[in-house]
Amino acid sequence: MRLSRYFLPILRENPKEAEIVSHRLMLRAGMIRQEAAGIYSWLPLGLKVLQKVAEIVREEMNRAGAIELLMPTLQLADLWRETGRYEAYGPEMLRIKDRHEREMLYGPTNEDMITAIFRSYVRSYRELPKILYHIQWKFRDEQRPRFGVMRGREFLMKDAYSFDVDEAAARLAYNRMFVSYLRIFARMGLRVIPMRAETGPIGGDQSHEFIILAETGESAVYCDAGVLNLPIPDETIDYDGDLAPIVKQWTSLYAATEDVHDAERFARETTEGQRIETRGIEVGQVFFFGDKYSKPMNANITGPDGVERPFQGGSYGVGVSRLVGALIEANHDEAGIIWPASVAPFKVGIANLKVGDAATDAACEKLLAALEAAGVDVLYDDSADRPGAKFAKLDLIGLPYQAIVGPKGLAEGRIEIKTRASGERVELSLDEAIKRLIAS
RNA sequence: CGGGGUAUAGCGCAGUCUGGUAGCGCGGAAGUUUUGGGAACUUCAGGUCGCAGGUUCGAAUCCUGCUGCCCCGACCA
Repeated sequence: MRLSRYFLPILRENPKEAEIVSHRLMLRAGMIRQEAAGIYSWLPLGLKVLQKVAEIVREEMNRAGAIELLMPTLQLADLWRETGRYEAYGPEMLRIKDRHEREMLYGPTNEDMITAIFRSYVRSYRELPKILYHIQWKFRDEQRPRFGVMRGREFLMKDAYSFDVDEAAARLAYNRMFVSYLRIFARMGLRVIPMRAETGPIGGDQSHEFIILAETGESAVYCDAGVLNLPIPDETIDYDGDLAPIVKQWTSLYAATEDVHDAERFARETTEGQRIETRGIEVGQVFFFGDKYSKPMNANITGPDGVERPFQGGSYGVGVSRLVGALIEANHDEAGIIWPASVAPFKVGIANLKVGDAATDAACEKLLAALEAAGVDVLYDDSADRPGAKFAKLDLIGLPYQAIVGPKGLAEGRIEIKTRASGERVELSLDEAIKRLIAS
């Protein structure tokens, strides 16, 4: 992609409304634009990252055996009255009426709807287990949105729902999602810790929050340093196998958010020097909630014993849009963003230091064509900006590799490859550089 | 939802106290010279001063009401 044809509105100065670093960098890098408090347009660069994050979530959900569908953003109030949640949810729920004065709402979550879908088709335990999920925009009318996309009112979320005949089977679904979450965040280069958590207004009796440790996090968290070094299951993990040992390994060390933190237990179960007290950003949550929705909504299935009973359910969320902000909180420096390769909007940025110089232009064109032909996502800065401005721009948007092409280097037959994360620079011939950028 | 701010050009701000032709920096356009870490000079364009009332010969400025946005707290994926 040529920058001259792209849409990348970079801001040189810090917008005053942005307090935390991810919000500031997303605005400056032209990723998002605020339309109202907690509501954003996703500009091309931001959208690419959002889609990459969503795709990783989707791949890992599918790998774990979950099935994707798509439910609407708008829901009928009557559906929520069946579970009593229309009244219970409070002003966080955005309520609207259609032209027929029917009461509707912009969904803050989808337990009620998925339960309605499930009960209208599934009658027998033979069709279980099932895990259904979708990736859809939600709306919660937060009293005070802040931190950019980390706590917006409109947000993109992956929510999965499990359906099982009994509690033992439901625990298996819980474990599947738990393990798949370990992989999702690891693939984004994030060290995420599952912590015991409160269940909140969605309810339930078992829950873990998946937390990124960050000084700028929203809540205080406490954990044993040992959880930082636990192994992540690789892609050969068998989701039909016994996952309980993995879950047990990850949940036996102390890790809790402030809501459920117990200072005495923390002191007792951890040793001096192994205690971490910091702040965290929640990026995912898993719940087991049993028949909380199936019972009031009469979502019954017939078991092997011929007896009808409500299914046992769980729900499993990942804050997809929030993750984009969280990724920046975890990966940046003074100059800007440092994208992990798996979610970077482009893998390579080419800086043409002297647009109009025949040799420099030709080298850049060759590099661009070779990389694009190899399927490498590449952004070519062909603007007339001065070199310093191009360097600053590339550092800001944080692409993993920068290919710096100027007349001085080309005179010696070399271009420079800079690795954004380490700052390391190597000088290579054009052909070597092409090979290196494709291979890395 | 309590407390505190703020609203003037695309962005960041001054001007408001003490009413009298709307300013600065960055950014944008044109040109010249530049060209390896956010260039210099010249010229130009760009604003119903958040909205609605009021006071006044005259309001960005004073008064009243409303709204948006931000920060702290409570709340929350």
